[in-house]
Amino acid sequence: MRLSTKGRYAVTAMLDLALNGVDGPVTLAEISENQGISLSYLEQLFASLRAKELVRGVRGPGGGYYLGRGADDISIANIICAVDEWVEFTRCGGRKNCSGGERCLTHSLWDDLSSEIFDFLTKISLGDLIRRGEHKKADKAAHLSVVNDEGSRAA
Amino acid sequence: MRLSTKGRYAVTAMLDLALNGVDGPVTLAEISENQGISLSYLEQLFASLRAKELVRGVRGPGGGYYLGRGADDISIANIICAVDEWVEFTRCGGRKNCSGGERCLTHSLWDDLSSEIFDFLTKISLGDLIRRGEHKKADKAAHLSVVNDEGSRAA
DNA sequence: ACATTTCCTACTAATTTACTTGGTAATAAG
DNA sequence: CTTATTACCAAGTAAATTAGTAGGAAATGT
Repeated sequence: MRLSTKGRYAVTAMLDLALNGVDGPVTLAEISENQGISLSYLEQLFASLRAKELVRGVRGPGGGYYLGRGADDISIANIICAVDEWVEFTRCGGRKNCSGGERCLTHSLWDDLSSEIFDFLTKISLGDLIRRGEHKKADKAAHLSVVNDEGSRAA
Repeated sequence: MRLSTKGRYAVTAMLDLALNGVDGPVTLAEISENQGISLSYLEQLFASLRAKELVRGVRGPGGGYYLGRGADDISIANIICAVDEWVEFTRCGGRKNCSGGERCLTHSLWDDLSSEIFDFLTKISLGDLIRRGEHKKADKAAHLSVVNDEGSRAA
């Protein structure tokens, strides 16, 4: 299991793409600008995303990236897997010399937990996230019309 | 959000501690042996775990570590937070110049997702994991009484 | 032809991970 | 009281990963 800042960048970029790519492709330069991620790092991430067909690139002027498929068909797990390898839990390689011992038990417990986290992230799609964001935006607007306060302004 | 191999080591070690610490403390040397983690790295991890009072150390011969509280009162999130800092999502620092823009929207979406993953891991305790493992062990034993085969004996 | 953009490779600085080394402090047992 | 055992502590380090730079080549719309 792996869920690093790299995965966060990828998810963030994909969200940006889903939000801004409704009419025409989005350039990496725009995402770089929007999200504060270096262009070349985005290129690396998008190479991975493209390999898993989560995005589709269009070259030339007016080009950029589209989502590879509908936002509802792209899970967070898909995105994180694409850039973070993931796949290899502990599993003891399935054969190491921890047959039956405590080591194998704890490893399989971690393995189960990993699978569960994976399932959890598989069930959340880009589309889900965006819709929730829209709700929240609406809620926030409703709140703002009543309570005109930022709320969080800690040091 | 952060969920790296470091967190995995910590969870694995805590599982080992919970499983073997039923009658008397467990030494880091034992955990090191069981789980294949270097002693000093365990010391580092346990320094963090102890700071959050997730474990309690006893010095001297016959000493070792106890869980800081019951296995049911220690969540996976507790453990990962202790060793991985976590806490700082993107949040734009709450003030950066992305007020209202796409950047802040995507960041807050990621933020929400992080919180959700956190909640998820908060609801799973060490005790939960162990009980699941016991179920699995029982299942396995039942199987073994029928199928008398190790299964995995690859090179 | 030209500007734009993806696409590709190699390199690098910074950070994190995992480990090593070399201790000190507490404490149970002889 | 000495000794072995253990937690505890700090500094340093090799390896891996993260994030970014640099310098292109290959498409492609204008």
